[in-house]
Amino acid sequence: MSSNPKREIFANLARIGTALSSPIRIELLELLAQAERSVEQLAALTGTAMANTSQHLQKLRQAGLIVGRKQGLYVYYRLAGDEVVGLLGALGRVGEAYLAEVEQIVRLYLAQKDALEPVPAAELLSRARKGMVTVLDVRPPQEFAAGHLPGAVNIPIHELEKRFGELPKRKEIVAYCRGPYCLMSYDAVALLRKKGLKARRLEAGMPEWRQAGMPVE
Amino acid sequence: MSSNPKREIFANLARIGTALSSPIRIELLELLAQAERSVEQLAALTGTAMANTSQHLQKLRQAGLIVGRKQGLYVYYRLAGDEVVGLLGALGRVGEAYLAEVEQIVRLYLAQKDALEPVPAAELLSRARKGMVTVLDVRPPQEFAAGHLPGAVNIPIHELEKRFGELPKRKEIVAYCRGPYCLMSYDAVALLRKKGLKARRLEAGMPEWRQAGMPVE
DNA sequence: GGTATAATCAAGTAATCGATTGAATACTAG
DNA sequence: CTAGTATTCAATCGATTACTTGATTATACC
Repeated sequence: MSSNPKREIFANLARIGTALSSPIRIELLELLAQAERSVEQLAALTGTAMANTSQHLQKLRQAGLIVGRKQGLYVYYRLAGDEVVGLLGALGRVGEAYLAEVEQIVRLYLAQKDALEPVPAAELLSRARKGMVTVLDVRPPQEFAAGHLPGAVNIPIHELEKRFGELPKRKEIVAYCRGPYCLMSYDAVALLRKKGLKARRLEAGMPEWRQAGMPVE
Repeated sequence: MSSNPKREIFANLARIGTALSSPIRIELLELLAQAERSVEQLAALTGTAMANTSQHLQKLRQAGLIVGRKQGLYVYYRLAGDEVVGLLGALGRVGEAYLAEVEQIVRLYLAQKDALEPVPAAELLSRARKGMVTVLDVRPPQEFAAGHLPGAVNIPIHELEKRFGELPKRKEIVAYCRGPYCLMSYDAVALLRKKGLKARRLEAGMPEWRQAGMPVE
């Protein structure tokens, strides 16, 4: 039964890990970190079916991460305590630190690898000045307004599918966004390639460009 | 593909959660939190097969929690960074806070429920003074030395199987340890009952006893 | 080169998990 | 009591995961 107490502890911690192993459950936790909510509200906010949401909530409850109270017709769930907030924070920090690079590689690999090959910053500037390439900024307008590459065109990633006609059909396009771990430019290049345009990706993002002492408009 | 950026983040965090969803992987992380180790060492320490250990390590690596370096014939793994230590700590705190109670219930249920019924603190003191019961402290000697119940006998839980002969055969024994969520006294009572002794469990542990203003030796 | 060892890969099976569906439960309002 | 709503339960199916086994790769030593 209790052959190895250490094993039991690990098994318990693994139960918590299992509770954190589903995107929906993490989203539920993030929502509950903000406020107590009913099952119905959570189902609507996450866009999952009621029964499904209920089952996920019960897994979280069994892991001791949330508690529920029934009031009238509704069951209101909330985080079990501040330690859970700390756990979510620690999870986010690890994710931020270590998954970005991995994801970038995965995405590179999944997409047409040759098509997404990045172009060095120094080379880009001289070719852009000569009008040989079009520089595309796929970040939101606010960020674009705060500073962008010289002569860059701003088409946010979500509008690119509708507005790609504004871009030259033959000339090479170099897309960039926030940085090496920002995925928007990957999506942009993949989309443009699909539409038959000639697109590449800038290796750096806006922060790196600025930091390297390159000109900003 | 990247329809919802938030969903992607949650999916990434869930990948970390999945890495934490196995007792073996958590044990591996705890071991790696202490020192860099080879696959062979880890396999021996956890008692799992080589290939199995290797696979678990690779899941941890894919989640960005550990990194490996090959030196000669061996591959040495270590934690990817301090954030992982923080994550393990947060996980442990949540487990300590919320799973203890659940586990206690489970253990109570699994064991002979009637046998583990606790005895109230006030009742114990008067009966112990009259010599009607033997009070057993199953904590490690250091903790016992730092303070224990009046007249208590100290037999650490791990020595109980060898030393239970020191306890009276007929008189009632009341075991206690660190607190209501400490499992050592459960094991002690279960073991003593199995050996034919008359054992019960003290509801409170040492901290609660002290806090209630009861005498301490 | 040939051998031994650490580690990984590959394939197969049993177990577990996740989403869906329809029914059951618990409560409110009339 | 009846109707209606929020939630949970139960059962199913497809997908994923864990462990085992045997083969393969990479490196060190003779």
